[in-house]
Amino acid sequence: MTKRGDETRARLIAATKDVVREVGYAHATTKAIAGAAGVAEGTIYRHFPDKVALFFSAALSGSQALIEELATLPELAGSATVDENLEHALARLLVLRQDLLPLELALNSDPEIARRRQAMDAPDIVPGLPSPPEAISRYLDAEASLGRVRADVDSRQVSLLLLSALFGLMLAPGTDPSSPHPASAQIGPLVHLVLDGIRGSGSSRA
Amino acid sequence: MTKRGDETRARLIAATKDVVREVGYAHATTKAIAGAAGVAEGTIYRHFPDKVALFFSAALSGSQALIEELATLPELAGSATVDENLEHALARLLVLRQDLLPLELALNSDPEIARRRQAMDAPDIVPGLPSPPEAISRYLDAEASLGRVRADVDSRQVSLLLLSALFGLMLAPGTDPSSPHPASAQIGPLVHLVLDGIRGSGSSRA
Amino acid sequence: MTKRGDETRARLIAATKDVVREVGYAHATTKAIAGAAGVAEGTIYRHFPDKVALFFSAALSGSQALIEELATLPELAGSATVDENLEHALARLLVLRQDLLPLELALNSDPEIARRRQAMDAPDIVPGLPSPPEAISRYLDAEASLGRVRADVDSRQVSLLLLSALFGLMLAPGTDPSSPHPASAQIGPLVHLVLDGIRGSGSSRA
Amino acid sequence: MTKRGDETRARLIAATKDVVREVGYAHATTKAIAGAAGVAEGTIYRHFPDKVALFFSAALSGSQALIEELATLPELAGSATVDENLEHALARLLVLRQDLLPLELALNSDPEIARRRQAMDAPDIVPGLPSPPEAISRYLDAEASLGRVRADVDSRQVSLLLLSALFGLMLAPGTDPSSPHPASAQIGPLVHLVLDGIRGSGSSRA
DNA sequence: GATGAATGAGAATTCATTCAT
DNA sequence: AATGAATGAATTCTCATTCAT
Repeated sequence: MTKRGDETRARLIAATKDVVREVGYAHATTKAIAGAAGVAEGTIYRHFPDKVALFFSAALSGSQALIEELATLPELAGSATVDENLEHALARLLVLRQDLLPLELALNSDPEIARRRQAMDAPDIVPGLPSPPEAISRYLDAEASLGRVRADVDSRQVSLLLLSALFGLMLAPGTDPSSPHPASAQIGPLVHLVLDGIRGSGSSRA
Repeated sequence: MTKRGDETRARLIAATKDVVREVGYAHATTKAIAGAAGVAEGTIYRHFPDKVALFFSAALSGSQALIEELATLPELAGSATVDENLEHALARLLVLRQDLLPLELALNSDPEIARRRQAMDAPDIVPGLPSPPEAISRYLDAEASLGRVRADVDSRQVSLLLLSALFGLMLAPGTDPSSPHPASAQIGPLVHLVLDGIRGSGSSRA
Repeated sequence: MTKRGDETRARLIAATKDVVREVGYAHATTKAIAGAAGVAEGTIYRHFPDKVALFFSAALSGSQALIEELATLPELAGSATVDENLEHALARLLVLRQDLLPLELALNSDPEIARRRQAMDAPDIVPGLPSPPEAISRYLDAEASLGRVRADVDSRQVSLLLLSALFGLMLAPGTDPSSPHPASAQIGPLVHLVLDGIRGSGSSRA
Repeated sequence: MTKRGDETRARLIAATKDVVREVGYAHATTKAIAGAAGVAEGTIYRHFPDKVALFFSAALSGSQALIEELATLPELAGSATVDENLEHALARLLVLRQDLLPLELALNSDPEIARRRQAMDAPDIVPGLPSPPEAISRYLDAEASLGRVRADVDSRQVSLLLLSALFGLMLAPGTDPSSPHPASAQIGPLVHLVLDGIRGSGSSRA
């Protein structure tokens, strides 16, 4: 409510992301988070009902930045090249998602937490803005109407493919989640592949 | 060493995968695992130096099945269609990876554990057999020499794209890790997309 | 001192009794009490040095009402019947004591608090008025001089018996402290018993 | 199960009664109890699901001794005098109940715990033995048939009166629950009063 | 080999109290 | 006077690990 309170809350959310990134979800204790935020442990509970709620808030705040970033993508249709636009969007996504990855992972892989997340309304949607898959899908539709992308492909499928691959790349074995640019070098080839396909002349779909 | 000992060890590994799948990594306690295996808690420490070693063993045993399964893929080059072969291989991969997903996730997202994994030699390689990316890459090379796949694409890149996308799909938000077939329906479209590409006539690479 | 301050103080005392009755002493936190009183938590400490002092004040305020109520009992000697007078007095006592029972219990059963209570001067005495045991004792003496009660019994003992039994009844297992009239039905028989005794013809005191 | 385990469990129950008596329910922490029992804090949770269950067990074990003690009372009908028999029984009750009083109080005055107690089946009944009120009631009936007690009084009412008064006496303000014999001196007069009554010649029931 | 009781170092959470506004 | 954010010590409970049997 007060200015000081809001500041503390923001510091706690930032500290949560930092600590989870540095030591992993399992070792992101309330003590460590409070320490990183420069407040007492008990202060956490003035701002969040419990630890999981703090993690949800942290994940949500990360998602929002990400969603806002992607919302402008459809407007780029027709400018530069399709490759460049997608590459750039995915690269931004990679950076933004980087520091909330462990959080998303934990939030999705712990059944108890997943259950609770569903109990909350609309987990990570910013009102009025399209979700990441939706934003990319709209961009592709716009390019399709310009003829820069084939009109007979399902833009939702492509969007899902790109995002899944990006997500998968971030988790590739050997990747250190705390290093600055883990698999960003893979984004270019990935985009080109999806644009051009690999089918040879001797092959045809069943 | 003895028959009884080996049986116990196997039961512990199976129990580990079961428990992690059911309650998530965070709640997969030694007590729960021992209970699921039908042994006393202390027995775990007769077979594994500590809990993390048990988890490594469980992950490794899952990977082995997976690697053995994929090893035969290159031999299928030329038979059926490329789409069918890849679809089938990815579908098998999906099933096999399903139940060790939370384990891999935890093992990759906990910095302390990741460090320790690197300290071990060759984490998940079966001697003599290619790793999954390598197996798919070899299959694609074989198909390229038959003309069923373009020869000018980097087969390693394609392999990485397919596996990353598959991995990403398994984690798509809303996916329940314990349900039988989460996103297997996405595999077909994914393969077709990668084979055909999406580039329209009005676009060309920069 | 000011009107507003006195009001707040009174509301805090009332809220304390309410909260203790509803959730029990152990869960009567300063937060809950402040909330029930409609003030901020910190306000408590403007009116009371600490939580225990607030509880003492609440208990004392309850005792005062009780003592004032009983003070008129001796004047009833000779009117109505002894049974009726005692029954009525005990019934009133039951009602008044009902909502400060948990408080008294906690205040008496916690050694640390009991010690502190003794350190305070004259815990629950209203200047000029007799304590409850004293009031009943005086009433009985008055009735004895009228011949309605035997003159050879120690009125203090009888008073103690009646009050102890009443207190004990209020705590009988299965009694829900928040229900309106727990064991008020037992008061009549109790009084008659004490008046008439139970000794048969074949028995005599040693 | 094992001998050592049973011993530990018994020590924990004894320690619980000791600690509660010494420092009061509110300060009977798991740490203090474990310390008094000479075990680690975690050991408590091998024997009891939680702290409340430990308290229930402690209260129950006390009740059992008490119930067994009183079960033989009816057999004393006709021997000695009624005064002596009742006095002695109440004195024993006083001693036995002394050390589980704070426990019973807390267990009865905390709504949350009371609720949970009802969820358990038959809180403090020893199979085959009469409850304390029942035992006294039976004794009185036996004396009534011998003519040593009036046959027209409700023995259950008398039993309730005696026990309530005893319970009330134990809690009399100023009584220190840790001192050896708090109000045992009151038992004799109490019994005589109940036997003889106080009604004078000039009074009669309405 | 197997058992399971015991350990003890934390973990999350609560709560009376303080203090800047 | 009142507020309510912040504190931090204390509390209950968990859990990987050890060890006597």
